[in-house]
Amino acid sequence: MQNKGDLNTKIYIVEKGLLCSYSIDKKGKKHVFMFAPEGWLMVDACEATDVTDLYIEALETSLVRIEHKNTKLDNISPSKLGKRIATTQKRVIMLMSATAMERYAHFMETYPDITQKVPQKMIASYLGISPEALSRIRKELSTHL
Amino acid sequence: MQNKGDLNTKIYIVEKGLLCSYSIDKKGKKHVFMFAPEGWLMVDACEATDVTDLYIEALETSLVRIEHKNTKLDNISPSKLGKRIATTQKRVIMLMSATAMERYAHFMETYPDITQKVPQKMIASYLGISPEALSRIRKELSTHL
DNA sequence: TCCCTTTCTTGATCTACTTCAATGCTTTTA
DNA sequence: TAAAAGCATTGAAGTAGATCAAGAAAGGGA
Repeated sequence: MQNKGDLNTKIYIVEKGLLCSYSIDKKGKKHVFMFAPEGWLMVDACEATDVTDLYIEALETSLVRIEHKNTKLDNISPSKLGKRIATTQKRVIMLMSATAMERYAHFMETYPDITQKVPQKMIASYLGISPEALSRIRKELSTHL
Repeated sequence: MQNKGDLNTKIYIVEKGLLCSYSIDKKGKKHVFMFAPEGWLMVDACEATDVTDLYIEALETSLVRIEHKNTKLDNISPSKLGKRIATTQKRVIMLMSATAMERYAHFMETYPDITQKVPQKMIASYLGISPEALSRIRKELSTHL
């Protein structure tokens, strides 16, 4: 839908389905930045003239309202924007201060529905760990240790 | 200025000086979330009724305009909000995909002025590493290896 | 000036996570 | 239904960075 280098002039509002945004580092590795279920907002960087760092893709058949962003964010509801800022802020703090297992536990609580729909490797990517590490964390949790 | 548990009803606009926001994890460890130099915006989580996760403090004598937030973010300029979203997004991606040294290099490029004013341990905290690790990174960079 | 406190550095050890490699498990395609 | 392709699991070994401890600098305040 959106590729790195595109002029960033779009905002996606997810009416139905599930979107995902990710970046790709210099080694070609994908890093999931966020999932956007129904009702969520997907924007890239925020000056309309910016070049985007993110790719966006649909993880299931989705219905998305696309708003053309006329240089400003005026037409987006402040509460949606606020929610997004809060979520991202929480994410930074989690990445800095919580172990992989704590992050996974938090993710499970916060997005139990997403956990069902998405391959584990994408969740691992979102958590900032390798698929192997997530597999081991899940094993450990299942043996309730 | 602002403490965890406060109702989150304030927005700080830095007219002069340097602010810093941080969270404290369960082990009592501080984690710098962001620095806000002149012209920047400091808000906590974004529903006016939310309880904040962040503490805010001045790192030098600062002049700050405080706006009372009446449930919405309407009175904040969209471009400031946008800038903030973009910065935080970049931060997440850096934390997930870059090594400590890359993050430090990026920080130095982006905020050369802050590097002067702030103790190294706070920069380490911002980067998500220990002060010892930052010290070693700086040493390695200075021997231009 | 000397003391006291904080910050920075350096070394040694430890650990959470990565990477690599092999195997089994699903899901898809033909 | 078999073959192919992607995903998950498990083991073994490597590594970035944490933690602990102790000394060296570098402020402040009296």
